[in-house]
Amino acid sequence: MQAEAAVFKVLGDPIRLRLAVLLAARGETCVCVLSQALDEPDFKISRHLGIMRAAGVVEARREGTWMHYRLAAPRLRLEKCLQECFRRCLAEHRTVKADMRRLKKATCAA
Amino acid sequence: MQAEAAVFKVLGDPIRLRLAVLLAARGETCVCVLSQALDEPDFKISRHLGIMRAAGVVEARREGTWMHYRLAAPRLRLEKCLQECFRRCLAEHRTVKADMRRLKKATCAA
DNA sequence: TGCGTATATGCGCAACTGCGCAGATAATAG
DNA sequence: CTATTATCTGCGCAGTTGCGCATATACGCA
Repeated sequence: MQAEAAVFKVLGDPIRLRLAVLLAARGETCVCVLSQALDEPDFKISRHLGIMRAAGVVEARREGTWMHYRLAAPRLRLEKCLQECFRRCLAEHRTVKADMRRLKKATCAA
Repeated sequence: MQAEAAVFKVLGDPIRLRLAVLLAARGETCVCVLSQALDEPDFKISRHLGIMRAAGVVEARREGTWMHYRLAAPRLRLEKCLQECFRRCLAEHRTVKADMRRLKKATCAA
């Protein structure tokens, strides 16, 4: 149960929850775009992504200078369930929609 | 999004997650039974239930000396989704099954 | 009233969390 | 090599968390 609670704990922060929902909706995205989408400094986003990565919630892929993050494939049944929650219940959230709007305008030097 | 993250946060503790799953499976249950089910001291269970109640995740009903807790009716779409997760993904968990076994043997002075 | 049982809470402590800043690292281009 | 851009991380700080213990409250009963 530790493992399951740990997943909830990671998502129990607004920044990380927003990141998870964005990644669920959009798939792989780089830090600078996420940073613009959430309108938060990049080091803050990076640190939260690091926490999510250490918990196995997201995975990363390097492409040159850029790091692309995506939701990790579900390990627990719970995780599969939660990813559906993101898409079904949270994708329409006011905050997420605003994040999405900013994300679409985001300019990534790539 | 604060509200949604707060729900995850409350469930991000193994004791509270176990309580939530038990309440989802069993419905209304009193503190002393939950305390025996989780094999944890009653003051600890009581405190965690207090936290869950303050967050609106559970509701309580007094009946004489006993307090009966139950999951609150979902306020957010997310909460409905999560309650399904409890029943679908977590009810079969090893730890929860052990909790259930102890719960069945629990003797409540009531 | 006073006793007993069930539940809740104040306290102090150690551990953890999230933050911003500054600086480190990684990869690419020149 | 140096410079630039993107990302990560060490540090100190303030605020929060979960714990056990002891005590307080709430209720029922005599």
